[in-house]
Amino acid sequence: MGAMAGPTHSLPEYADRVLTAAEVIPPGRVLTYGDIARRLGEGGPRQVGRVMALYGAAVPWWRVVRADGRLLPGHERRALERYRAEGTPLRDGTAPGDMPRLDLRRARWDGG
DNA sequence: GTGCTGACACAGG
DNA sequence: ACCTGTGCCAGCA
Repeated sequence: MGAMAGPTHSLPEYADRVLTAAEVIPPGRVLTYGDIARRLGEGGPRQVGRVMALYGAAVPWWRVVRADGRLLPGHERRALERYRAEGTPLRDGTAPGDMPRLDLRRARWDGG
């Protein structure tokens, strides 16, 4: 196969799949990085995380979360606003001013 | 080639 | 509940 010219797709196919997986998560629900990696059957949580770090702004990034339910460092405020607006299940901290965490048991999406 | 880093996950203590 | 170490895989200096 000869000269295949320039970039037919700007994003690597894998990144495209990760973004699509994030895109289909319904409001009020979340998937973990590991969940997405498993759904794709390729790569791992860290690879999903890297794609989200690079291109996550284009999709509902707040619906892709860590398995421990902790909010994304540096984006807690923005994420929390979304969760409250979407009714995503949260677990409030014991102390006032304490940052809530996601209640994964209820928030995790079992779609597909 | 080697080694460090990272929007992770899990087991221990 | 917290922190630490280990496994993991890809990118980059």
